[in-house]
Amino acid sequence: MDTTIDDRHPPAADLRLSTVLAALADPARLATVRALATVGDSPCSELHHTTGLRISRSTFSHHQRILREAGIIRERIHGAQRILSVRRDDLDTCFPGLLGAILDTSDALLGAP
Amino acid sequence: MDTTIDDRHPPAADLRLSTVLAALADPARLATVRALATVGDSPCSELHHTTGLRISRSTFSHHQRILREAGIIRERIHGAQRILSVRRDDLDTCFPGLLGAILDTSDALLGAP
DNA sequence: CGATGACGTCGATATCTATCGAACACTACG
DNA sequence: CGTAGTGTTCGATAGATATCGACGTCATCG
Repeated sequence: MDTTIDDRHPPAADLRLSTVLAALADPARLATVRALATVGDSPCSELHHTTGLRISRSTFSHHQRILREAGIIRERIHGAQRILSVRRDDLDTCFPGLLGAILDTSDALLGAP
Repeated sequence: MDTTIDDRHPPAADLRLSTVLAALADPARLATVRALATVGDSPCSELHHTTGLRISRSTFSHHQRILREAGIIRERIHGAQRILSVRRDDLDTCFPGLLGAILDTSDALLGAP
């Protein structure tokens, strides 16, 4: 019963490096993507908790939108909740090695917590 | 007779991923770094011309500062001018594969011109 | 149906950032 | 010494962005 809303997800061909980097530049979003990448799939609220970020739900939703519009994460509707995942394949196709380099970086070198 | 001003350059140990990504997220700075990487070394004014960016010298100087403070470029004083170069070694040490992924991306996928 | 839980959107706000021109500092050269 | 070239810094400004709480929407569960 899962649904994907493609309207809100840019096709792989439309991904732009500047946009992706801008999305990943924010510490909260960087932490979110890294957490999501290690977990695999996760509903919003669970991910919000996993990251341990002390930001409101609306702010988290805002970051989530930035990441989605940049083409970094995908949203899948499952009942009342949305399952998030990293668009590894598309990212690796457009920017080979980029995601890997970002995920391989040690926590100590991330930035402001 | 070249001089390096270390005060203004963060040591490799202080580089942070968020900061580096934020610095590279701006299309003008991204183009600057890519141009500099292909050229090797270049004085400011020459690089400013190479990139073809239609921004003022003061704005270019601003971007240059952001890149330097992020640890991405190095400045070396040579007479009246400053020679810029990419800190490949330090970047590769801290964030293996990151710079390569960014330089390997095709021009069409960069972002706003 | 009514309540609850999960999210998104809106409007407001405070901060950051990109941009510019003018003014300044320094080197080189005559 | 004066002029030209190179680059930075300052002050101002317009636009972006991160943040929040309140409200609306949709699904689920009783």
